Amino acid sequence: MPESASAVARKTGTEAEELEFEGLSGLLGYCVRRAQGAMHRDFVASLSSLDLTQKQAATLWLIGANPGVSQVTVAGSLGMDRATMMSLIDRLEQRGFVLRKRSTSDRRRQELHLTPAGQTTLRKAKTKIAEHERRFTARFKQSELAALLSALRKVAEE
Amino acid sequence: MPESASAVARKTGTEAEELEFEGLSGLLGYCVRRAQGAMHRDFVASLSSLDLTQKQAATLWLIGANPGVSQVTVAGSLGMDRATMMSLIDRLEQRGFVLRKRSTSDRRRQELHLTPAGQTTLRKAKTKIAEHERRFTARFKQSELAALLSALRKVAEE
DNA sequence: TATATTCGTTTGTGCTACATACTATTCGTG
DNA sequence: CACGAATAGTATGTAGCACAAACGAATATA
Repeated sequence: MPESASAVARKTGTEAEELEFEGLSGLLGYCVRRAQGAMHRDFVASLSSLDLTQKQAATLWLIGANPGVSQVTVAGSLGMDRATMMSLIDRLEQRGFVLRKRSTSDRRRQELHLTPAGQTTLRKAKTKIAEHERRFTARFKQSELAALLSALRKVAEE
Repeated sequence: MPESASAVARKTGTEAEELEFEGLSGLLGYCVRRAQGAMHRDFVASLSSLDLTQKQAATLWLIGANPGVSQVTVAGSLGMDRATMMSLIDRLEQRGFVLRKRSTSDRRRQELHLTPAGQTTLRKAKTKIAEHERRFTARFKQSELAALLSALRKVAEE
């Protein structure tokens, strides 16, 4: 239970309680979840001034790169379901970052576009995200990082 | 008909939309989040018969391996805060899996123990988790997996 | 044309995170 | 020893996210 257990124990003031993990810390799922938690916390802290979550930022990113994209396409590309994407877009629209425009060629669709405010926010976010990324990727050599990304993509295959 | 868990997966498969990612998919944080999402969905599906989340299972696991452990210690070891751990323990206690016992040596503490029902559930969960793990770890050679786990622990360092 | 599917939407439930504040208890230091 | 600081648990409130189920409108397909 070396790794993060001691770090957290230090954070709570109590020194390592010598917990028995019985293999839990050797599970891939456990390690992925811990890594995601660590990056998520740093992400939220990094973008606190912009008040964006990971998914909100990723959504702005994709809309910015694909103006007119539909909600389901963004949802599918990010591994989310459309109901969740709905409320996410609702919030981004409410904050004036995104516009919904009914498609003329397929009137079921909502075409998504960034407002100027959304573009500005996305640009600022990209800067913050780059710094956030650097804090973690700096821990690896380039070849290690490439292997890590490749492995994570293999895990994410569904 | 709306099939159970594969709704998201099918949507991803349906996507011949060729989205422009503009570097998003090259970000470590994005890959970690996607990997976590994929494993989380499979975990929930795998343990649907037991109705346990990742954190609930991990909590049962740690209590089972460390009878009498305190709430903050479990929370710290799993990277959660104590308020969240409270409601998590509340639920496990309500379902008859966990017992709180005031410590005699430090009366601030609640010592956590598994009930027989909790032990049974944990045993079943470990079997399901092993199968779930195998579905993902089977994608890697042993050396690749070791490198992946090592890298993820490095990411999780805080 | 009849049927199935897709997209957006709404509603509801549940888990998680985090902040804040409060009590009871224990610890550390003067 | 006393007192303030720290700790453990608790309660409350806000928020984001996941997922299920259902619906109407539009479109695709047989």
